[in-house]
Amino acid sequence: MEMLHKVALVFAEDGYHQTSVNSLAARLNVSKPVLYYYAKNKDDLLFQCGQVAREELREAMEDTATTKISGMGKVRRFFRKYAEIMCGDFGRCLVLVDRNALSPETAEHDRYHRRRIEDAVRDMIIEGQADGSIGPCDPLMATKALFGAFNGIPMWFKSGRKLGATDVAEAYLDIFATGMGRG
Amino acid sequence: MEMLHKVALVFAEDGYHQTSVNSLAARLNVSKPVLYYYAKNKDDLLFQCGQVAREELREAMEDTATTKISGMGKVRRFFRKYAEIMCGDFGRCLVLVDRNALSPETAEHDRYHRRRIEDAVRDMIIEGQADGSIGPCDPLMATKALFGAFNGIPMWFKSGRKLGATDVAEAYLDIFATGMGRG
DNA sequence: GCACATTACTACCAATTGGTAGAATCTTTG
DNA sequence: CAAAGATTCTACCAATTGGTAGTAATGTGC
Repeated sequence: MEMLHKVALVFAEDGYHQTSVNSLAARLNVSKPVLYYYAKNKDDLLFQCGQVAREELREAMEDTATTKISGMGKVRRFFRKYAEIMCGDFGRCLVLVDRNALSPETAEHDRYHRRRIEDAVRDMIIEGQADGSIGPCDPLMATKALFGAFNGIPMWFKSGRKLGATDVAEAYLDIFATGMGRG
Repeated sequence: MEMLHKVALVFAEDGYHQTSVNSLAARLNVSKPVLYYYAKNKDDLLFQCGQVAREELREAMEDTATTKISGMGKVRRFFRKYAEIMCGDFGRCLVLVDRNALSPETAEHDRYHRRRIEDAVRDMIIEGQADGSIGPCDPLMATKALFGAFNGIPMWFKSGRKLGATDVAEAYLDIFATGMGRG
């Protein structure tokens, strides 16, 4: 396992603030300056972990956008991947880690990508309403609700159980698609 | 505004870790030992803020449980209150603040109450399935999805806009109730 | 006005934190 | 092999952190 992956694992497990650079170095069996050789500061370490996840997300987003399926199909396809990514070590860094922990610049970068991906999903919903696969609902609210629900998964989900991240995603999507009202 | 309320405000705004006891005292215009007069340590300060929110939640839960309405009605009623509480200063401390920040004992206390309230909601859903107000769906998954979505609200919601917390809750609940699939 | 508890302050501390200087390796390339 | 770059080490530091000792002010009941 590469170093950054281990870093992500520790951050996701113990939390960014609970992990001192000293203890982090110790758990990776390297000395502290090694970390500062690859990252300019502690912030940057977290940022780089997030960056991997952001890249994965961008890929999932583009893959979804270029697939010729209904709006609803896109939403389903995207969030299935989203759940998998966010339950990974790098993805967890993006969710579980305190958002005000970032420096102003990296926080801006973070907001930008979050915005971009949220907009993409909102567009999928609007597209779905146009092609008839999605009924009338506020696209913004639906987007926020979806991300909220899916971002919550890493909080309780532990991999290695009978239920995989994809199973959870599927269950969530069924609820979002057909609702839980009397069917 | 009482002191604890101000503490909650600062924690919710800046984050627990970003707020040093020094700066906290400064923002409240008191000296540091004053804080340690009312709380045994920094942890306890956060815990007390959360405790206020937990009390509000308990109240909302009991009010909902004793009201004679359908299971779906209970879910709606509860989460409307939930959104309001979680968007308040004390509620934000419960959501926005890093969960691994707590000491082992307080973390246990936190988990216990979270569990209790989640179980209550799951029971509401099961009740709804029995009385016909809720259709077939995995009650656990529905519960997790609901809490995830609603816990996400304080992340982006800022009070004082045209949209109130209750409006958001209503929009979310509509989506959860009837789904966003082609209607 | 006096005893008493409550509430608040100034001044200080030990420990940890993120971060660095500078030397030592190990790897690659001529 | 020798020079150069990449990689890692030991040892150290300034600053901040959470937390405390001891004391002064403030209110309250008699």
